[in-house]
Amino acid sequence: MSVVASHSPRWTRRKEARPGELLEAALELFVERGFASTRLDEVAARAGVSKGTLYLYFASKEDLFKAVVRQNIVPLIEAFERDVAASEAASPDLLREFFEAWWTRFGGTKLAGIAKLVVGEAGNFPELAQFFEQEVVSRNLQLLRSIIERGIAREEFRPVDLDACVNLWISPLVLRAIWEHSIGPCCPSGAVVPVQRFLDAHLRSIFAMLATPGSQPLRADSPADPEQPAAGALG
Amino acid sequence: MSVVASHSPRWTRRKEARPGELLEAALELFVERGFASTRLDEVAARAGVSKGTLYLYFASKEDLFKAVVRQNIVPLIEAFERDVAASEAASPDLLREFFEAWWTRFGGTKLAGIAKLVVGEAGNFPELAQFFEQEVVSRNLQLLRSIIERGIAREEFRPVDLDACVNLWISPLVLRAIWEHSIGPCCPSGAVVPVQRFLDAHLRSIFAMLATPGSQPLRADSPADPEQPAAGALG
Amino acid sequence: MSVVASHSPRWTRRKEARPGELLEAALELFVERGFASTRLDEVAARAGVSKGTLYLYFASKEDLFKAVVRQNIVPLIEAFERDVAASEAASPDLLREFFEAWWTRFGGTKLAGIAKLVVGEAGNFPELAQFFEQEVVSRNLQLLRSIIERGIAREEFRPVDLDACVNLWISPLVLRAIWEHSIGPCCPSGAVVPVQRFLDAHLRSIFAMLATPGSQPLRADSPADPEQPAAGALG
Amino acid sequence: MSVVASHSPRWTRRKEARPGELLEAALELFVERGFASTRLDEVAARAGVSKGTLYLYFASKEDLFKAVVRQNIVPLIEAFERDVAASEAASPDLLREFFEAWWTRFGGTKLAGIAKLVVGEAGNFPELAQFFEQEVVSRNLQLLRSIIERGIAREEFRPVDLDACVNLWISPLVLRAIWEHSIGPCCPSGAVVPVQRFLDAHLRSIFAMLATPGSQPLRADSPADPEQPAAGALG
DNA sequence: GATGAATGAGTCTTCATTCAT
DNA sequence: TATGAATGAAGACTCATTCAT
Repeated sequence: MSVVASHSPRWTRRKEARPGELLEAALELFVERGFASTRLDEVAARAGVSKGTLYLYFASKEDLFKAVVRQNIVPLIEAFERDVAASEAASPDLLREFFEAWWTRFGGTKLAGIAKLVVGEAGNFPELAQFFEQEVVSRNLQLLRSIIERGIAREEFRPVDLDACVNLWISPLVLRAIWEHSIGPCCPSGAVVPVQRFLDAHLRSIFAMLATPGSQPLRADSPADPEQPAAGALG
Repeated sequence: MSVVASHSPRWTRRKEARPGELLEAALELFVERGFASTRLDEVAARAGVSKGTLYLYFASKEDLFKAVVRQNIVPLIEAFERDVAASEAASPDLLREFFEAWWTRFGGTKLAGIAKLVVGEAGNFPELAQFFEQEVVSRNLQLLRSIIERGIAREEFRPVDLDACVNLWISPLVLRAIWEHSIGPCCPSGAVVPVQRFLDAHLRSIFAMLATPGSQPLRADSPADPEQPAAGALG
Repeated sequence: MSVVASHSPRWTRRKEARPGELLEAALELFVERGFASTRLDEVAARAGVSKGTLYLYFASKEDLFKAVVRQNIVPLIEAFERDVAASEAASPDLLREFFEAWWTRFGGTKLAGIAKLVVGEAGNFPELAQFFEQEVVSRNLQLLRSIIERGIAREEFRPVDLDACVNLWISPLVLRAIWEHSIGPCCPSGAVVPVQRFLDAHLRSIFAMLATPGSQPLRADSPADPEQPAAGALG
Repeated sequence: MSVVASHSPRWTRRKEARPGELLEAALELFVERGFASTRLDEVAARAGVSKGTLYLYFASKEDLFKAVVRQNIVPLIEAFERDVAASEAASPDLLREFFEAWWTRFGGTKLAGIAKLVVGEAGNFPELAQFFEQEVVSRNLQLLRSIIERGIAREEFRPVDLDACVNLWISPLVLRAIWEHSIGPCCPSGAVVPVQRFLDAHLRSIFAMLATPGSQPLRADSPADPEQPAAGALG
């Protein structure tokens, strides 16, 4: 049973009152400072409430922390899964869309900070890390794997070592997402490769591996306006 | 001096050994817990000294933290740079050796925890993150880049987008290294792909991109005993 | 609200009263022990609050220390200045009243401990000593000087070396005030001259110097009940 | 029995080895910072020895502190007593010499810092304050009193309230001496009256009180070179 | 519900003192 | 005797949590 499914009353929010602002504020501060260095004073202040109010919605700092991780990210991945399942695009298109959407919906947003956060605090919150692994990492990998499997089944891709490739191919995006919320902001020089070029090269490499022997090379084109990609295979 | 000491002294004077022992203990704890959650009492205890002794060698917790990052990792990368520069192997072999050695010397060791640590604490120690970027990340990327450039110059590789590829190709190893010190240990199931298979697939993918048009496919073979690879291009 | 409270609350909210109580407790302890030897635990305990509460009102021990010196003594000297300026008494009477009041309002009270405190801690808090010199010592000397100048201008006193006399004449009172908060309490024997006799002799000496050549001797009489002098020139 | 006479082994120095430098260094630092804020590290460093060595000569910080006070000042007052007893000068001259010498030998030297020190630490070291009162303050007052008594007996002075006058007349010098080691150094402006002018005015005032009715006014002249007074009645 | 004053356990840091060398 | 590395008790300060208002 997944951790999120078990109803732990400790982090259940009071009905009606919905301090999304608290979660929002906490997300930013936890990502920026980590768990221990974030002061609840500041979270409350940023959310525009008093410190005491925080305790009306979360039983403890730890509860707040877990809620930040759990509540922000699961809905996202569920939507992602739905969209992929519903897609009728050709597998190469779907694959490209997956990476683009991954960045647009997650990697390039403040939610990516959660990944960094969980990584940084895994030692202190192992069960949270486990939750994250099961509900986010695994499902994310599975999503990518399902696309490739589909392509192979339809003979749009040639067979590959799925376990390894899925890991390899998601890594650059994940690491980049973490980077943007950790070391990146500390280094003024924008020496990093722009995301779009990064993605293009990545896709080209992937398609080089997946190209079926007799086919014309799989295109790794990206949309004309990469910053605001037109609605594609993933809606 | 008599070996049959009648009494064991309360402490002995070991000025030279202390800093290293403290650094070692601190590395483990900082990696495991992060900066704020690590107690100096515990660092001292693990190093077998009293709390006060710690302050004979490091001016503050922060100072200790920085020393942990700085002193462990720079020597490593310098040795790495020397070895690559001295190599006379064919570029494909050198490239493969680079990845293997990267894992053997860094990614698979406890030093990899430092990467995770810096990522997790970047928000609280920006100048340390900057230091890490300059002295470790940049130099590491440059190392990989130099190998590929060498291969292209010698026409062993075909030209590629260097900036992007260097980033893409190091990412899986880095993320894996971080994983092993964060989420990995929290998830009992060894569901992750073994490193060697992971590396093999990675190299295959890379060589697919770098293969010169007319050449026979670049081999991505790995040594017979992957855990203890025979001394190769990097000594 | 019912007076017959069933339970005594662990604490009550008394935001307005706290700083004064803390200042009071701190004054006593700082005077008694000096800055470094005073423990904040004890200050808090004496004020009837917990250690943490202290930090709600003062940012640090040093801050508390400075507040003790500044907040207690400046109002006093301001009142003193006003009273002298408003007096219409004959200058000899005013002068006598000044010394009496100086002792009644300051030298004989616990505020005198502040002088001792500043003297003792000047080396560690030079800027505080400077503040004290400017806001207390200088203004106090100037007050005395203004009285003498007035007397000379009105030909009630003969001219004297103002700078020197002002210093000389305030010294016995200041030193006595310091004594009462330092060495005095350590010496059981009440061997010291009673303050009133001390003041009488002092005034006699001063009036001997200030007597105008042809005048009848200036009286240095003191009130009948020296401990509780009748309201005089200074109200 | 005086405290200094009782042989307390706790602060007895080891024979032969005579770290006058330690006492010297400690004096300066204790005067500057007070007891609690003075670090033994620093005392040792200033004396040019290691911290451990300090414990070969003094059993504890407190012992060192007491030794500083006791050993520096008693010899001084004994010499003073001898000189006064031996003087054959006229009482007015002797009185003037007393004040001059008091400043030259004590008030204007670093030993005056001890007075400030004892005042500042009396609360923490009551028995030291008591010792100081008995061995220094009392004897000092008695010395002055003996001079005046002598003058009265010889009809060189008119009778006065001895207890009060002795106190009053020594106060300005004592307070000035303390000032020079506390608030004075913190106030850059040399706004204070020069010592010599201060002394002159003081003596004039005193002689005004002591003048016998029919006598010609007692001179309060000071030596030609006040900074380095010629050897006078006190040698 | 909301507030923020009050609490007190927890940690870093200092430094007098000890003791192996 | 002299040294200075090592100790550990003590104290300033923080901050999650509680609770009177």
